Amino acid sequence: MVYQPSVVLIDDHDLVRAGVRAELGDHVRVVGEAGDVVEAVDVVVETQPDVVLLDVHLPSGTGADVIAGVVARGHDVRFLALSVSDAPDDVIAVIRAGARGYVTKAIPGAELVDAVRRVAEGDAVFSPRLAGFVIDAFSAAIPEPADPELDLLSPREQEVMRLLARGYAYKEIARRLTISIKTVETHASSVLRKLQLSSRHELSSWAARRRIV
Amino acid sequence: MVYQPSVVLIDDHDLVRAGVRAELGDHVRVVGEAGDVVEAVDVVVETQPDVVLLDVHLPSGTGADVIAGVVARGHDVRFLALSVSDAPDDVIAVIRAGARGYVTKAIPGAELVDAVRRVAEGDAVFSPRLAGFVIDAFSAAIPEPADPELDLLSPREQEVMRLLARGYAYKEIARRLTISIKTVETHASSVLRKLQLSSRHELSSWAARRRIV
DNA sequence: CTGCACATCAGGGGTGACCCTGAGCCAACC
DNA sequence: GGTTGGCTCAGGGTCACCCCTGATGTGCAG
Repeated sequence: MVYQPSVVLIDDHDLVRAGVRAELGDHVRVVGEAGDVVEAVDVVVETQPDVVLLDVHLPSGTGADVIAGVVARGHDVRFLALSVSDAPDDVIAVIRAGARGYVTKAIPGAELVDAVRRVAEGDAVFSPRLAGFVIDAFSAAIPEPADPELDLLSPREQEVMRLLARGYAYKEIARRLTISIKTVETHASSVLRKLQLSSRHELSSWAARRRIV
Repeated sequence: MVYQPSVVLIDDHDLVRAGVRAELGDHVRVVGEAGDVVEAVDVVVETQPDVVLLDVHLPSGTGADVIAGVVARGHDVRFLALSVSDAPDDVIAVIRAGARGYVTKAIPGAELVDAVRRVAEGDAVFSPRLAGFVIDAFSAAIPEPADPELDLLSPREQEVMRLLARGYAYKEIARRLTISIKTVETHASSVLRKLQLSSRHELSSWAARRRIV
């Protein structure tokens, strides 16, 4: 208990805030509270806490709105979402907005203290029921560097390549670029030859891996 | 200290294992140790610990190999990667393999205990330097619900559908399933009709959006 | 027993994808 | 002025894709 992170509580129910205060005990310093979006942004900006414990659903908006408001005021604060909901949509919204973690209100008091301290230190914390979800999403995201092979293609070939990768038929590509089908075929052949691919299907996955489409 | 999770340590350096043991103190029960991949898989399978503290780089392979080995033996154990590296590639590989968290060896002892306990409870835990990275990847990932339309397809049709979505030619699908091309055509037609799609390209993007491939 | 769904295969036909050769036009460069 | 490279188009060919009809055998539920 040498270190007490400062915390602001955002929740529209006084009883919930009181409960959280009680659970947190003297392990953290509660330096502010708020019950709606506008009030919350003000309190957070004024007090600059180490962590904001943030309810996802507020009467005047969402937790994501609060984060957006604080960011818009030019401040960088760590948010830990605290909600009864474990719906993916809620999680996504508030994490996208910038929250560093998400725990449900079913969390035991001691773990909530841990979670707050970890977020204060920069960790990402997720409730067990969400951990698998987060990991799945993480696994699905793929990092990909630059693409020097794209320079092999002439500008027109790159246009055709993008449309090919999206699955457009030659006829449709010809219509969009107002050229003849035969010209599209020529470009398509060049693209496949230069990229050393053998079909538009390979091109599709090639482009998908490179996030070109 | 009422609850002591059982832990197996995997690291090729005896000194590191000794250091981790000392840091963990009596907060956990260390029920096994290993220094290479084969040994590690055996120890984990035998001892069935709550958490495996897993070095990412081993002389005979990687941490991901250990996880793959344990999974291949039909066991489900929670892994927490513990490494000097914070390189994205290392993180991705071991998380993809199934680790529930990743912390660097710079972590203080008390936090390592916390991390182990959280992972034992099902949480996902990440070091501060990786938290931002994880959240970025999470934000980039797209949420997608269930797929009731898949029940429209018979088992065989679903097999064909998956191969079609990956871009395999009819001939290749026939070879893999050891059936005739004509049968593949029949299934493919049924799939497209039932899913109300008109080409394998639409099927590809349909399947990609649903994370089926 | 009788449908019914499923899986398997065949023939035939229309369209798309891909390749090759060949060709004209234009701008840039040596 | 000749050469080079990009963009445009054409003819002709092979193979893949997709649809239709029709057929056989199996297993399962009414």
